[in-house]
Amino acid sequence: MKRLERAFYARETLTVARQLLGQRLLRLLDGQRLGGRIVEVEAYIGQEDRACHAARGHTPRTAVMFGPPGTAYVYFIYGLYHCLNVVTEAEGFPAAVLIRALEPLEGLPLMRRRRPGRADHELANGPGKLCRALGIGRELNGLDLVSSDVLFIEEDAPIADEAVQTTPRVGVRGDAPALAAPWRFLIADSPFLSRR
DNA sequence: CTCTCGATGCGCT
DNA sequence: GCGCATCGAGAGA
Repeated sequence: MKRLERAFYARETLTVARQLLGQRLLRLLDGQRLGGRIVEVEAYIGQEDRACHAARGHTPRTAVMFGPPGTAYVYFIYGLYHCLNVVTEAEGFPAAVLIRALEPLEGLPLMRRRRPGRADHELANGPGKLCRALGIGRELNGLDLVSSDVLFIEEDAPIADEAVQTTPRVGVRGDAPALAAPWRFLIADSPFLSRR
């Protein structure tokens, strides 16, 4: 399948988030292809968005969000988990899309081994879980998804507007317009979402 | 099924 | 020190 190119990521973050639904995230691990269909994402957009890590400016941690579109932004959270984002918009504007859930399609046996005791629909139905299932850690932070053979996104069947639902972002609250905005995108009838 | 709560590292105040 | 873009175990219904 064809890989998503830089121009795909170099657009408005809400457009990229919406269009990422249905695309196939892939990780090459131990010579195997692991991954699946993206079924849930969230947009984090610029310094005005107080939930965006880059809201407080350019720091060592947020540097990659200011970098070129198509870059992986991986961060460590709660002392235990990693979350994977894709950097969007023009270089210099800090924004990204968080990948929140996958429908596992490739490399199921290895993913099951990495997530013992979990049913298939729980292998990657959360941002921390999918990183665990695919073996994504901070060593992949700053990786270029457009040129990497280790982590990349391939084009798959587009999702119709009728199947897409939006909600406020998980774990984000507040009265500011950006905080209340429906910037979580999901495939409504998917059994692989992080929450119903 | 739902809810509550603790684990745990690190970036920033 | 504090607070996380989280998860899973355990309790109750």
